[in-house]
Amino acid sequence: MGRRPLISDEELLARLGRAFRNLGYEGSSLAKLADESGLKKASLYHRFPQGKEQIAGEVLDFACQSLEQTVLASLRSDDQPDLRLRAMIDQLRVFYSDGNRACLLSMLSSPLSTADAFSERIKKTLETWISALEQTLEEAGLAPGQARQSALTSVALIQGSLVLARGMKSTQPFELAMEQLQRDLVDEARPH
Amino acid sequence: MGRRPLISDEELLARLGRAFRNLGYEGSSLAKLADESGLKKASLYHRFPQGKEQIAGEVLDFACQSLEQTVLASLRSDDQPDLRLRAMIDQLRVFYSDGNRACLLSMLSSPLSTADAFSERIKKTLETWISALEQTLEEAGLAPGQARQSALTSVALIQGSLVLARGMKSTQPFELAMEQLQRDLVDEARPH
DNA sequence: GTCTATAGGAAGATAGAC
DNA sequence: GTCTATCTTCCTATAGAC
Repeated sequence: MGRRPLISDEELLARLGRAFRNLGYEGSSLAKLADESGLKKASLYHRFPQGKEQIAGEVLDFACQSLEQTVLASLRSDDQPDLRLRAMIDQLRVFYSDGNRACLLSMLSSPLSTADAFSERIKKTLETWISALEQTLEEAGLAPGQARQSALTSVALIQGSLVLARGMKSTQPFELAMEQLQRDLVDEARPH
Repeated sequence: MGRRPLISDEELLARLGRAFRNLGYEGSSLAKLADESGLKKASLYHRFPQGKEQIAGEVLDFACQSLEQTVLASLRSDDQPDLRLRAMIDQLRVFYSDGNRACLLSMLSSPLSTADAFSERIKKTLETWISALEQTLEEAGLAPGQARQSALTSVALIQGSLVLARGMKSTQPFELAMEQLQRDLVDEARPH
């Protein structure tokens, strides 16, 4: 009896993530999610009984976990701070496919004045990211307040470069942002 | 006979803009647009015969025009470069309501790989913004390549700070970004 | 586990009264 | 110009065969 899934959970979440990154939550209809995943709508409901909201929730969890294990992990190694920052930038290029991929954290965000099922996870992941970066910058010798400020604007620069890439139909904003981070973070952190 | 509109075009576009900024294109159903504007669906179709796409298009045009006349206009005055940059930052706080408002240019963007009816207008406005900023930075004495790079990453920082404000449910990222711009742009541009 | 078929409702859009 | 009522299409979700 054919009970084994035709596609693994990870591959499925990766494909569904493509839809949410490109179309957002409202734009990702079950029909499009089915097309993107290769499964039919009813099959998606079998694997995600609570429907679209569960799909988006698990896709988001998967993406956050992936960010943790690549981008954030590079900040937590036992290398020198400047090398960890350099590693984060390398991981960012992979994670956002050189600027071709939008960020799920941004695409699933709700207005500032409201809160939905994803708000908490998004907020927590962004704060974790900023804190990990802040910690690295402090170890590199920045003053605490300065480290926090620099971490926050660095993550803002990354997110904004992805917004510009989308809006300007070019990966150049992302590329320039990565170079800017290299100069502002790594070169500052390098022991001299 | 009651032919005069109950609400002016500008007020109408402003209210409809709220919906698109908060909910995006797909999330802004005609029902929600009607609620937000105070008109009924059929009335919206009377004033925008081509429907939702026309509404979003005119809302976008109105927002771009508003950006031009406030934020971009401040960059084009005949003041000193450092004063023009300071003025832009002041205008940004108003335009984005101290970080409480998302940017329509970002909310109506389609994936990098695709292009829709709004793509051209969004791309053009972002490029106009970056060019105006670049021009001001050159007048302040930056090398041409440096000015372009700095203009692009500055706009990315602004957009990203709005993304973070949304995601972290706080206007602090926007506030810090404005302070960062003050330091990186204005203080650099000030004649010494 | 996956599928076809379909229920039930919300979406975009229109007709016609006032 | 604005409204109520309605049409059609698309959406989320479910039932039941294989």
